[in-house]
Amino acid sequence: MGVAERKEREKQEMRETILAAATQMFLEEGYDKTSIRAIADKIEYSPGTIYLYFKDKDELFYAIHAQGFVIMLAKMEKLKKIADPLARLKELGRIYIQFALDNPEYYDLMFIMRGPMKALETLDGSGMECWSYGESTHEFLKLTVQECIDKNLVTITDVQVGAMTMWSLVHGMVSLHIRQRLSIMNEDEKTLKKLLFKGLDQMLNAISK
Amino acid sequence: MGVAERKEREKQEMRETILAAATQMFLEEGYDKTSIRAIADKIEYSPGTIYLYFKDKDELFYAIHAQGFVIMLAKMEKLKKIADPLARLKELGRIYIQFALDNPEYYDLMFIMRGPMKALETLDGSGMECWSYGESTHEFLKLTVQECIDKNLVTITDVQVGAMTMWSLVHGMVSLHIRQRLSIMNEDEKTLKKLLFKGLDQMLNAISK
DNA sequence: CAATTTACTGAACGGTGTTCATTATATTTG
DNA sequence: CAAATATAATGAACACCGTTCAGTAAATTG
Repeated sequence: MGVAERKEREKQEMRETILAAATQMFLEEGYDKTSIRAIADKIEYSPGTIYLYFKDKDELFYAIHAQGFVIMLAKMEKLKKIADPLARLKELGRIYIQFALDNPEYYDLMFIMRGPMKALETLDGSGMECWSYGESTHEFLKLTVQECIDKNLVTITDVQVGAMTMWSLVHGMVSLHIRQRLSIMNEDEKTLKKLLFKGLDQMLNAISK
Repeated sequence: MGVAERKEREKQEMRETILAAATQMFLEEGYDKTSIRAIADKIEYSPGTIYLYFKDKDELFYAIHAQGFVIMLAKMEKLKKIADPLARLKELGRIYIQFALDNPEYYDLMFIMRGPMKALETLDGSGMECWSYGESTHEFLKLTVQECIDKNLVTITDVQVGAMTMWSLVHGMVSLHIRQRLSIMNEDEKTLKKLLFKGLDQMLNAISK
């Protein structure tokens, strides 16, 4: 009786069809401007159908959120081959910045947007699940910073503060950039992007022994 | 003929009545959740009336945006009395972080929100005006960093990169905090706030000669 | 083939920002 | 002072939004 299996497969396919359409539209137009109705139109179904596969718009958000982390983590795979922790830390920062520049809409969803993050506050439900990826990235960062401390490569003494500082610097730079606040510096796009990497270099020079 | 003057005054008063109601509601409920209709209700006028005093919701946003900078700049007044540029830089960072923690909704409006920032992209209209305050703050930061360089107090050599790095660090920390992303560090609110200041201290220690 | 389960629809609900013809008020003019 | 004009405010209407749900059509089962 392969009917149940086929149904399950079809259900999964439909979910992915919706998710693919939603992803494309989110990345092109942004979260707010992408309506359920427009997604339904795109895949030629009625709006109500989407609610048979996703509880609400937030759940679509979470699904795309998770996709973003999968892409990001894939880019970070190569880091495991770098033995020197300081070089690894630097490359981690570079990859982070590059990911944000290459995928600004994903980055926005993952690290800037507020809207559907309620689940993060209540600390239950799918809100935390979609951050398990983020947690592993943060763990990796802390591990690398700890290794730099252990090998006496940096002036940093507190791993927690050190990791937060590194993350905050790169997040600060790319989010100010993505949300147009760096336009105050009166530099063109290309120069700004270079400046972000220079900022990372400066930071690493400052903390290196 | 004092009629014209009175009318002008009344118009200004009405604008401020609307702005006060809007500000209160924005700060309490956030930008998105505050509807024009609700503002109109609060001041006991019809929704259409608001459009006689503000072009659209974005203009209301800009007005509050500017108010935020006025508050922030007031807090920064005391900085002018600090002669040592490095101490001034540190205090600038402290005030910035404290402002964000005390006025998270203002901070959100000023540095994180995307929505009505179109005007920043097109570089004309009221979009730039509401940033003139921000520009002066950024100028002050650059000046202070330059002074630190001139007096040989820091390892930084490029004032543009140095200023951006400082701003990005504090913005990164407070925006990750405001948007709940620091929750993955598993620390309570009070500890997190302390960590933000520790991050600033660490940064300044790192760049000090 | 009939009964039942499943998938989907699309109208409807209560909301949003915004516009505009209409109305009420206040001022100016004859 | 009354009529004409200018100003201010209205609130219904428009085109959207996320979401729900009674109803329908198709597929599966017995």
